[in-house]
Amino acid sequence: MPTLSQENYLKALWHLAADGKVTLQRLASHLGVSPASALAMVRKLSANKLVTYRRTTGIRLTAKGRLTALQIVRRHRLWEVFLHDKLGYQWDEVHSIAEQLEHVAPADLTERLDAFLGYPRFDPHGDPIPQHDGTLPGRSDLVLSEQPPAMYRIVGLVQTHDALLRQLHSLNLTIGQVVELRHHRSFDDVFVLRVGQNTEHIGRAVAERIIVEPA
Amino acid sequence: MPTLSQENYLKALWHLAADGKVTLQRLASHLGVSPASALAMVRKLSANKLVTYRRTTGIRLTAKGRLTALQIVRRHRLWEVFLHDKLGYQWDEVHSIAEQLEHVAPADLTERLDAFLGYPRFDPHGDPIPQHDGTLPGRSDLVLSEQPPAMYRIVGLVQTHDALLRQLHSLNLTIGQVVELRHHRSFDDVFVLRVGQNTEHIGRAVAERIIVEPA
DNA sequence: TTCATATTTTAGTCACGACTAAAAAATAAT
DNA sequence: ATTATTTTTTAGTCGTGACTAAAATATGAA
Repeated sequence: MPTLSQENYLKALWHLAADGKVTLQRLASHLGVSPASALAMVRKLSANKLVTYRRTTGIRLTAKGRLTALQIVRRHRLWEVFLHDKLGYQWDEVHSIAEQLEHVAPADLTERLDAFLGYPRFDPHGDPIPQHDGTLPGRSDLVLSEQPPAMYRIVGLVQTHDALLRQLHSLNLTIGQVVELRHHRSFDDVFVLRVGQNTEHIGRAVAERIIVEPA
Repeated sequence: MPTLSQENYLKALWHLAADGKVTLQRLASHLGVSPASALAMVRKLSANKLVTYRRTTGIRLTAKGRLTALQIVRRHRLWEVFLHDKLGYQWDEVHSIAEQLEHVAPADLTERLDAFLGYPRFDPHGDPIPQHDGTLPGRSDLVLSEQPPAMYRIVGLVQTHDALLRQLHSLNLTIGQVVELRHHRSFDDVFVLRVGQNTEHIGRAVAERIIVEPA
């Protein structure tokens, strides 16, 4: 388990890796820290197999390091959603508070929070929330209500509130579930789903909140 | 602003003060720390005017220290309510997680959380949640549904969920509001309230969640 | 009171994560 | 190619909050 400081470094490294080689300088100035301090920490992270560092390649996250970083970003963005959606903060106020909360990480807290928030896929800034498995939702993901009849896997539930979430749960419409989509013969805002043995009918408002990929 | 460690000491001191003189030994063993470490920290707290320490009296919180400690306990217990009521943790699981969250304290986060949770007065263990002004709710507080007709001030809303909270808010039934209670002439689980110019009717289930004091 | 025990206090260390200043190495410019 | 500049690295410090071991002070029992 990385320390609090190590987590901040990993998160910074993940962000910086998006545009190019990560030098000590970049890392240090991003964190407002001296290059000497950055080097010391990079060595610790390296000893923990979270990063590799060679002068030529710069600092690179290992698979393990990237996974860890993604979980921190995930927690950060989920807390941002909480602060915005539940506590009514403005989108520009949530970042600094989430920065504190993101380091709280007992066992299943993140997953419970995710469920409580209705499996949001984007934070209040519109940035994608890394999923449990380390994948990032793309803006190109498919909304169930817009798909032709076929087999789909549910990969996300958007802006779901408690009541709807319970409803979906009772219909077995949960993340990971594979469903067969058909359209209703008469009503174009009723969607017919085969879920395992059962056939369920849901409305457009609900179908718009279910994100799928072809299965 | 006390450091994270200082906050833990203050909280421990507040808890320990409940039963008698607080010696270095008690403090140290409560925190799992050596007496020498405890002394060092007590000196820092003393320099910050948060505690006084004389061999004879033991360690005592100053008014400032007590206020600070109460705010930490407040945050702790509010987070416990969140974890229990919103994330579905069992009452015995919340303590250790809240221990992490209690140190996150930007400006109005605590107050927003309090409002979001419906101004709970007791945590999942049944312990009172210190109020913003540092007072502790007593178990002797009055439940509106059990009171005779008279004027009352609303001092708490118990175990309120979102929907109910919105309802109460729309009726102006918020903390601090003064209302005149009357009983319905025919139905004994309907309560009639004069709130300012308006007369409102609420059911027993709602009235049971409104805590009052005579006004 | 005097000795034994418990508590408090000092003194010196350690790990962590930061710092500065200067040395070493790599890169760029003339 | 040699110099100048930037980047990396070393070396030594500092503050925080912990530690141990031993000294000083209280407290309790005979």
